[in-house]
Amino acid sequence: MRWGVEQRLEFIEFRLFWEGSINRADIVKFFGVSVPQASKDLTLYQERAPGNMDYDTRGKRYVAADKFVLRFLDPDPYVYLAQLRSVAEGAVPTHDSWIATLPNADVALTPKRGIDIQVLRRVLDAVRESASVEIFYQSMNKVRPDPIWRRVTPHAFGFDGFRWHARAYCHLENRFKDFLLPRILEVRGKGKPGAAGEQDWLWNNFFDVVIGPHPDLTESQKKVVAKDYGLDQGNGVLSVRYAMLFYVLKRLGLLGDAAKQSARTQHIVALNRKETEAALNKAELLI
Amino acid sequence: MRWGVEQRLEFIEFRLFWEGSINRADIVKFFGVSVPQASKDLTLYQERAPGNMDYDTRGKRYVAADKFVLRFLDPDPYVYLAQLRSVAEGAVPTHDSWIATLPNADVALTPKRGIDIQVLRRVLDAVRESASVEIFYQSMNKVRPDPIWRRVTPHAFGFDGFRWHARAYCHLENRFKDFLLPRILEVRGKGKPGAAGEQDWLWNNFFDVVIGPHPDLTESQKKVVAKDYGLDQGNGVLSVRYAMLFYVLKRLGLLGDAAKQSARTQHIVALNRKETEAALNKAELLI
DNA sequence: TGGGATGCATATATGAACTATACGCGTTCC
DNA sequence: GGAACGCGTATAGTTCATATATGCATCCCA
Repeated sequence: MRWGVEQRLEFIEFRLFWEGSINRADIVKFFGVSVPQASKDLTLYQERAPGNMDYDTRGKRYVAADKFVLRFLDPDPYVYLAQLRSVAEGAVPTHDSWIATLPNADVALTPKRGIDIQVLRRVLDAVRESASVEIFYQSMNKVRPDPIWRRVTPHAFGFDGFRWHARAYCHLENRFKDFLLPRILEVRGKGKPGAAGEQDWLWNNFFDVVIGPHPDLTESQKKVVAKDYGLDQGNGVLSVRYAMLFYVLKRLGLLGDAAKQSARTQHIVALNRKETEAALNKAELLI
Repeated sequence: MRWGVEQRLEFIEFRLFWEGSINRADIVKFFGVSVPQASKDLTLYQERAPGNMDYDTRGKRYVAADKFVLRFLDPDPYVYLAQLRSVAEGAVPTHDSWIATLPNADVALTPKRGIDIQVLRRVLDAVRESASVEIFYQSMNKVRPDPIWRRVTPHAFGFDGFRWHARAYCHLENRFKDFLLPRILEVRGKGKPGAAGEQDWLWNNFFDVVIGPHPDLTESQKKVVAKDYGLDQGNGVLSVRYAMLFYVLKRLGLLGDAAKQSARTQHIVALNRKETEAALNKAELLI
């Protein structure tokens, strides 16, 4: 079956399953095909996925049957939720999304804009070619208040839930560091690489954060939290790159002593807190 | 131009622009078209976007020209980064993504799994139809350690960066609340709605959090932070739904007194802290 | 230095997919 | 009861895509 047809069948299934109904007009509008072709697609879908839809003469739409078997899509709620988030964040324009009736949705923090498109291209290119580049970087360093040109060899990207950074070897300081993409103002001068990504110990090695429910919670609350975080036996292990440890701990509220926080807002604590702090220090030192 | 052709041209442009090169084989693999058809597509792309690519006989690939003008894609770095994140989070399988050579990438915290697909469908259905449903919900309430059936009228969805919840009117407590989707174990009994979404004051009204750089930063550091957060004149306003205020403050590290935190890890503070706390109390009370 | 391999472009004939147009049917709604 | 709407389908014609084959250029390697 051709790719275009397959896409339309997936679309039909998506609309039926997640939005409850579909129309010829929906297909015509989204794919720009003719009305008869949309009819054929619906007929074809019925052949391939019998029993999934019934025609509702009242609403003049096909509606999803009670017993619905997915034939073209993954049975995964995140197929839908990932799209919803992308649209809510403004990363995908509404008309590109398969969701027709967008439910009211809000995202706590949308990723920060402000990355220069040419900067990203050049950094990607350097990563791909294992080359170094000069970047005009604005750091938070007290000694260097103004942006300076520095040569780096980037090898990976990190996202802390809010901002993107490039993981790179810094030729100036002779070590691997994170460089926030929005703070790279310009890129020039592709050249020979410094250290390769395999040398980046903090990136390639993982530390296990052992987490468990906050001690002030009741037994039943602890059980709920355990389920929330996918812990069994009351605690669980989060395997995190040293290079990402700071961001993960910050987002989980585990940077300080979580047990001192109110259990009402902070549901989990690090059970290996001492080791975690040591690991964090290690990461910060090497950064 | 037909939808399928348009998609392939977009694909060609995406690969050229973000990955530097493209092949006939790439098109054949992704879309399942024949080799001559892929040739035609490449020729067509050259007609529509002249000067964007050159053939590299060495690599046997078309490579992006130095002067590249986007004709089919938005000139937005998030076109690429949103895909990278989705793949890194596991929300999109690698072969569905347009990115061929996936750079090393890591995301600090991937959204928690554990939502039941039927639960999500039924809740979506209730939102769409403005109906109420009974949910078998596991709350953190000390009085109710076990999940109970309760009738709610959901009207919106919220994402705190880690978990999804439904915003709904609770018929049991006669007020609007958040219900974490993974804690809804079952859904049944669609029925008449309670209060509608328009009545949800906390959802429909916004509070302005005024943020500024941490006072302990140097002047030059403050400038950098200001740029990071898109503040001008040193401070900025974040308009947040009362219903989402808690999650936003938590993610920004503004739940307590941010000024007491180290400026090294906490870059911003709330300038209207008193009002923010009052707003938070208001939200919590009404929740 | 000359095959062999590879990837590109193109030609032709065939077939599949899609369009435009038209018509008839059933249901709903006024 | 008739207009309006959305559905399905039929026909003819067009566009798009395939299969197959050929030729060309470059690179690689013996």
